[in-house]
Amino acid sequence: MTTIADVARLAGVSPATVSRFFSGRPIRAEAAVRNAIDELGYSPNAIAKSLKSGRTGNVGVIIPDISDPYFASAVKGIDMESRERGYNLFLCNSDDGRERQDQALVALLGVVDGLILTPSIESGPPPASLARHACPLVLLDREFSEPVDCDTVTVDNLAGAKQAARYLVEIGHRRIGVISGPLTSTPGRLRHEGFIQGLTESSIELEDQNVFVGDFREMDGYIGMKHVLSGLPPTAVFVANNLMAIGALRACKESGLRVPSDLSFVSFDDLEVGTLLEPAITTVGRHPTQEGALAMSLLAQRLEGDSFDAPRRCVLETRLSVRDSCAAPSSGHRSPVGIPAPTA
Amino acid sequence: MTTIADVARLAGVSPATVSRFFSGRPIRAEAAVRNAIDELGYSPNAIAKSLKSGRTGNVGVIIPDISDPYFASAVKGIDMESRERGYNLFLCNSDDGRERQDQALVALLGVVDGLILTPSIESGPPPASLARHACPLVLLDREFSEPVDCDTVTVDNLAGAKQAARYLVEIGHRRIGVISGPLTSTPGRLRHEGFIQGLTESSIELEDQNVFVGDFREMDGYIGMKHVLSGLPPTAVFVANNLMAIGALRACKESGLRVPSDLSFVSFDDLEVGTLLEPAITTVGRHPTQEGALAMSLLAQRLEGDSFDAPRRCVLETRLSVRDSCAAPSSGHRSPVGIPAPTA
DNA sequence: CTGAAAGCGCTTACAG
DNA sequence: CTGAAAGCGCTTACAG
Repeated sequence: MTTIADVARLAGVSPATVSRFFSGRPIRAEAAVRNAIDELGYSPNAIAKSLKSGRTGNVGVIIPDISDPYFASAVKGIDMESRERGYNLFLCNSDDGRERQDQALVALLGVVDGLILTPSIESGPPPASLARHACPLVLLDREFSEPVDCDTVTVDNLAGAKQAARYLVEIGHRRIGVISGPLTSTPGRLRHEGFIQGLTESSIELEDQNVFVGDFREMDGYIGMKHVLSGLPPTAVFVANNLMAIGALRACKESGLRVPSDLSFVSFDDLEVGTLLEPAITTVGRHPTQEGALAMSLLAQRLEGDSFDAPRRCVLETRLSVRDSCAAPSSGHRSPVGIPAPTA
Repeated sequence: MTTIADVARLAGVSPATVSRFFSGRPIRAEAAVRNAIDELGYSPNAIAKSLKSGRTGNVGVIIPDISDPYFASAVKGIDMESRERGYNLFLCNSDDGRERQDQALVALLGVVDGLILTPSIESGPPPASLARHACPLVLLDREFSEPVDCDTVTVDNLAGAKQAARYLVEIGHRRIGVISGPLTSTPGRLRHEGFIQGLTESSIELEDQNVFVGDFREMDGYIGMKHVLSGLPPTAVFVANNLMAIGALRACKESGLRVPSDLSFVSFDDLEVGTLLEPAITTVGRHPTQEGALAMSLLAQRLEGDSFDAPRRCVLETRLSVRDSCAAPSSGHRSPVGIPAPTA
């Protein structure tokens, strides 16, 4: 590998001059240096550069699962925003595991200026490596079990789930099921609680049989739905995220259950390809791309010096998108799609 | 930030000894060093480490689009395999742009030991930065316009597309449409050619009106299908990848076209959530996870010393998965799903 | 097993 | 504008 010294020698200048050339400052021997660089095929060693400068120009992102459409979109938002601000993005997958998350953290902390992190489900307290490095951090979508002194971007999970519950009640449902995410994660717990609160307002209780707590992955959506359907099936089900919704829909299909005539269906998070499905699914929607972009801009502000501000906690609104997967409870015929039936 | 020197001082040993402790070698003052590390909350600086050792333990991946289900799955395969081999994965998005790809390349080349790359569509020749660094490289899914001396993992795009064409012909279609990917990319071109070859075998020609060349993204699938439908619509359409298939299906739905009774539909790449769709889509399928894992294991072999072998070009088989989106061409009634009709 | 020393490739005050 | 020199934090032969 050729170094800055090789270039300097060939160009007849000092290494310092070559370095200055790369940092854009004017130098006298520009032509010679440029020639030497071309001839040797030289490009600067990023590692050596950042060892000295203390800056990498990179931002790290750690998320549980890239194939989760929510995270895919959020990353898209982060990516756009980081590009615009001149940062490079390094993405790592934690597979929602504490150990893998911490490994990624260690690897990234070395080579980035800042970090956006969605803590893994069994997060517990923030990893020690975070405290050691003075690396600006933004939490996205989830928080640690103990409060951390950093910026956060989440949605109002409680309100969103509550709204879903109210909607189902409003169109006449009483025997309702819920497939929740892990109660150890902030979104899992808050959506669960929010949904229950929404039912409690109307004095509706969930039967144990109709509650399933999953892990936010497709398989648990499938298992959860099978579980809920194994007893006296509810007339409506709320599924706490997109991946589990896919699994749950698969279970419905397999069981020959028609949505919404046999079962009304609401999920949290929009479904990719969701509008292609028959019926289109009613969801508690949010804007993953905007969440990601916001997280990145908060981080960028930290990186550019606002390090004395207090932590900012951004809680974005959700919105219930009523589509075609809910109807008034009725066993006989399929009720008009998307039109709330009068309350029973 | 605390350094190895701080730890050494506190433990009463030399920096070299602390360094040896971290590399797992036995040292006498182990207890003292361990205490010092804990007390100071020290963790080694990855950058400094790799500057000296020339090794990072990281592998970089550059793909066009994380939200493309194919790449999401491929990355999953890479990720699993890299974990198993003790590498950390840094993922970058090129957004299928040459410039962004090259930026990511430069950023990654500094901090990884090896690279897996899907060249952007308008790839052209391999970027200079690649040649400069002696960084092992594996190409995934696509190749550069000029051959590069490195390992490759692709699928047999030509054969796969040809098989799709034969199938459509076999079940009776004659007026057929195709929505292809960019002909500047290897998969785009080979699928296009393969499909045409498959038709030519039966002396079927594509009408210009029924050919659309898109960019592999959802929007162009939509536009392409609208285009194809704007003339005398074909009885069957082949769409060259998953994202465009989603867009194309959206266009069908919007146009009130029923699949397969009004239009038979085959796509390349399995669709995420595909089996949930009505009808389930017949596809030229492959195994993205396996492709990713293979790419990573080829790379790992290079990293572990097999640098004198000739480049290995792995071309994996595709498989036609017949589902419910194709039927014999008929305008009156819906023919039995999935059962090939006798050739006209 | 251990320490002093050189060096990985680059940058940056410091003099000029 | 430029060069000599020190140093970023760590590792690794080299002697002991």
